[in-house]
Amino acid sequence: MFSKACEYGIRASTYIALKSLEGTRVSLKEIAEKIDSPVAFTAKVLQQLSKNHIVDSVKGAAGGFQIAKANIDQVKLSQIVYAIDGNKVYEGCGLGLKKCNSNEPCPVHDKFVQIRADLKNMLESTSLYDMTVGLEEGLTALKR
Amino acid sequence: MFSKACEYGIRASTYIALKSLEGTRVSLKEIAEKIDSPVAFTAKVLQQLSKNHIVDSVKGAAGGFQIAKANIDQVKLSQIVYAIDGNKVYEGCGLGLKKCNSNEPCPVHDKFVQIRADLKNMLESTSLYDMTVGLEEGLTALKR
DNA sequence: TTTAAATAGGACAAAATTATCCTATTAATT
DNA sequence: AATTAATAGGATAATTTTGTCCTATTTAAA
Repeated sequence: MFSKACEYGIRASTYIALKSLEGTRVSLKEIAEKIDSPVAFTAKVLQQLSKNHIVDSVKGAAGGFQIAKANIDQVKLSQIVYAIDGNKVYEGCGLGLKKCNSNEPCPVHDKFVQIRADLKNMLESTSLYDMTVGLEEGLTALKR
Repeated sequence: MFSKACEYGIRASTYIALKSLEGTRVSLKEIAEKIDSPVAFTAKVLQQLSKNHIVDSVKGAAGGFQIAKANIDQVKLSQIVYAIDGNKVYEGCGLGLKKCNSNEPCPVHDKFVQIRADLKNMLESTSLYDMTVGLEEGLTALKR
């Protein structure tokens, strides 16, 4: 569904949100440990998210990543996915046709439109705050 | 959503079904032209589909690919996707966790389950025959 | 002011996916 | 029997994605 980069991005952002709610900034090292991802690759993903103002990064000792508390329920998964994978999740023909729309559809166009819409809707309606609910109680997890 | 191989596989199977309904066998060359796919790569995909008994292949002069008429409305997209991409479309955590299920879910497990179920349902309920309807009239297309 | 700990970013490497090429095999036709 | 047209399959190449490594920069703290 998503690229590895995007999966790491969502998990990393969620962990950062979780710790930011507690008021603490987290290092790349800690993030990678807690979400079980390759450190250097995760760094690239976080750079991308930082450039897109989805997470804040602070350089230097005691630096790390954080998200302003006020933004945690404003940032939606759709923004993370877009920042990393672009719009190919939303656009692009399910059968790979270069051009495919309601006027000139592939045989499954309408059916894919529906599923894509559901996915898009889910991503647009799920905030990082939503993602953190359940993590403290161990009901959900970011690694396993 | 799907791999390139899978996209070619669905388009190729659909074209073969279309021609098989007319009672004619089609060559790899013709298929690749009609679905706008790389010839040799499409050959690999068709080998895979042939091994999985989704299409019949006939070697030698006047050979080619076909699907028994009686099977055209029996073969579902889900079989093609499974033959090429395996079950990773259906299984596998949306966030890339190695283990993720209703007992030990990731934060979006339930939401993904729903979307995956819709996709799976669509693939399981769409036959190659369904795919061909609209192709003759030019309402839908396999290349563009 | 030096040191240490952190992110930024460029260069590179490994792995997976996509794509091509060549030879072998098969079968109809001449 | 030879030729021709087709798929099968192995080897290889190109591209993309994933992942690593090293140096530069920044900042807090000693």
